[in-house]
Amino acid sequence: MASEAPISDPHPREEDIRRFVEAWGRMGSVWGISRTMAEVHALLYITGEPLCADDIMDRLAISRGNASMSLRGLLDWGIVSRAHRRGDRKDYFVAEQDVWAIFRAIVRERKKREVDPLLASLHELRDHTREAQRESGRSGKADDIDGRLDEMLEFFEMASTLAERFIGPSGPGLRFAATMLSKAPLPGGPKRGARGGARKAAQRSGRVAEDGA
Amino acid sequence: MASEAPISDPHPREEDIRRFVEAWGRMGSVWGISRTMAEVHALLYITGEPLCADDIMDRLAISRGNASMSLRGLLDWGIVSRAHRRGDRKDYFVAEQDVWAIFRAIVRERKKREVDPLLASLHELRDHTREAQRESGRSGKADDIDGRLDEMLEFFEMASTLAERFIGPSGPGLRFAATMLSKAPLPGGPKRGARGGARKAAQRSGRVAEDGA
DNA sequence: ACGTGCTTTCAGAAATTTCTGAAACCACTG
DNA sequence: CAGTGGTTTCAGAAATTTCTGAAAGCACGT
Repeated sequence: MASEAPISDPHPREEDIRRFVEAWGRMGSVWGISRTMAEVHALLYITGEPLCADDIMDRLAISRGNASMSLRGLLDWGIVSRAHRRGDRKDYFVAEQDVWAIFRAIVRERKKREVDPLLASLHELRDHTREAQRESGRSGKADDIDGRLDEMLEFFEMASTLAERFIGPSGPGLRFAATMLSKAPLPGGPKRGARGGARKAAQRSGRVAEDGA
Repeated sequence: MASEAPISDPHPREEDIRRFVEAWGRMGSVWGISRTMAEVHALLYITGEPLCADDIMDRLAISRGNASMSLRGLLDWGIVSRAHRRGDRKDYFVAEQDVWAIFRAIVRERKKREVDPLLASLHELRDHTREAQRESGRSGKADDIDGRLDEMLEFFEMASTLAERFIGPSGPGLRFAATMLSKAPLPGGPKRGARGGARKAAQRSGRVAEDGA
């Protein structure tokens, strides 16, 4: 109400927010959503406050339609939710604040739309192959193909199960496991300097010109 | 070879291969490559034999340029390599056959081009924020933003380290860990069978195909 | 050196994805 | 029940990505 826009303090943070939004937006492709959708999420996340469609349109300079669709998408993914203010008919939106919850949602969605269908095809295909092979005696080649199919299937089944656990009720358990695994106790000793470097290693964004094998 | 008419379906496998290629192609987006590139890889993988550019062009019905670029991409990713036949000047291509090696390569590449840059931005941003905050005393809001930035950073650092391990020399260790984690010892009970076929296939992968890392 | 067989490059064409703006909609309120 | 404030939808526009085909480039054998 009263304090709504501290114009005198033109948000020194505003610049930081902009930058975060931009960085996060570029990641959009990684989790399979559009840049704008990612930016909307970034804005809501970093801001931490409920924002309405107009706030978002303004700050991101996007159209109403785009804002609406992005928000809808985010809502579907379950990483943003609606909120209301009394005496205000606008819809406000807030982003899930728990990073792990965010990533669980991402994994859940991607698995659903990309891994599951693939797994289905692979199974179907494998069955078909098996059958065909049986009824025609076996020709040498088929065995190899079958084997490769199996290996692939096995891998994806493992990945799928792992993902299920991550997103499932025991998610927190996995969280623990992941944290542990990343923390360096593996047997075999610290042979490489890799890990300490994690911190700074990030810089080399440039393409590695290791052409021509 | 003179005949190439698949109309009479000379190879009963041909149809299976086509289906695998198609399914795999759709996954392309998941690992951030184009559909065609994924299909080329699928063909080489499932086929298991060295194929030359023309084989690929024909079977996938794509242009020479496209084939060449896709192959190059695959080569860069390190999941396909060149091979030659004596007395034949053509380049032939073979796909890495170890599924785990394939996925290590994928993780390596994606991390390099998507996570690392993000991590770099995030670090830079955090530093900037920190500094700005200090020199202006602290305004309540900034703390929150900083906190969220930190959480995000922490998460990505964990993920990054985990990825490094997966692709690094101790990759096999992680393979073990992942397999274990997916296999059902967690409290909560085994709800679904991801079962049996897996076992058999496991044997094939016994020989560890060390890829260059 | 030259021809040959094959590979790579690249500018523009085609396909696909994302964004806009305006109209249709909905749910309250007066 | 008309008005108001807000949200959603959607057809076409714009941007981006992917594909093609032809020309340029390479390396080898003769």
